Amino acid sequence: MPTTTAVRELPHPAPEEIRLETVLHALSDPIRLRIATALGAHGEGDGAGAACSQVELPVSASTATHHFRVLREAGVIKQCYRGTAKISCLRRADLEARFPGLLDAVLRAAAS
Amino acid sequence: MPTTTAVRELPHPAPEEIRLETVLHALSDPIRLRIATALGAHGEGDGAGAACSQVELPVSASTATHHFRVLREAGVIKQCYRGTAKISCLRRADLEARFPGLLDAVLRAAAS
DNA sequence: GCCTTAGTACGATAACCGCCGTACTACGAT
DNA sequence: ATCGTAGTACGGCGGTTATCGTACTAAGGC
Repeated sequence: MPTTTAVRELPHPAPEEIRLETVLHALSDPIRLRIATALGAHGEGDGAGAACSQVELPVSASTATHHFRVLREAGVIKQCYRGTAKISCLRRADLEARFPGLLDAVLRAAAS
Repeated sequence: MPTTTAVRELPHPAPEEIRLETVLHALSDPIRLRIATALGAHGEGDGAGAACSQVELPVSASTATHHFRVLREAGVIKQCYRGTAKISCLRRADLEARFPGLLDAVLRAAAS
């Protein structure tokens, strides 16, 4: 039997499904906030974003996976596979449309 | 012995002690977000603010106390006693100085 | 085919959090 | 002084979360 060729698409919430509490909770963790700010430094274009392993984190790989997933499921980041790497980038436009000014304010605050 | 006339002053973090993660965490709970938006509707002047009991919440009194305390310790609200009531109000100015645009963005997002 | 690199799924553990009820204190009114 | 109202402190319960290690899958290079 075919080993069901694992899903290469990742589930993301639709823009209108993004909930404020969930976003705030996702960003309230130091590790995840760090991920968000790191991704903020990278571009958001189609080819932009950073691989999980590019972002240096003081936790194990499996914990990092967990945090990236929380951010993705909250609608903060978008993830897609590119070869063996998984590229992540902020969903700036979606968040700006839904919660104007929020992400910018958080990133600016985190930078200080 | 005098029953040590209970402390009527409540501990608040200094403006520079307010941490972003803590604020985000405080606001990431539906009940607390509701409190914040309710207080946002009231003024912030010296005599303004609302008593805990003014904000209708779908939880018990002791749980409400807990949520107010989380908000206060995060630096989101200021609380002071007035008679038997405890008045709460947002620390708009302090938050604006420390994290410009953040509180407004959250309150505006919560309103929608 | 085999190895390396990147990331994941799973299970376990320990901490945290939200919630409650009960018993209590503080203040003001009667 | 007694009572009612407003809020608190404490302890407990149950669910969620952050963390890890281990074992695994996927893609690409040799």
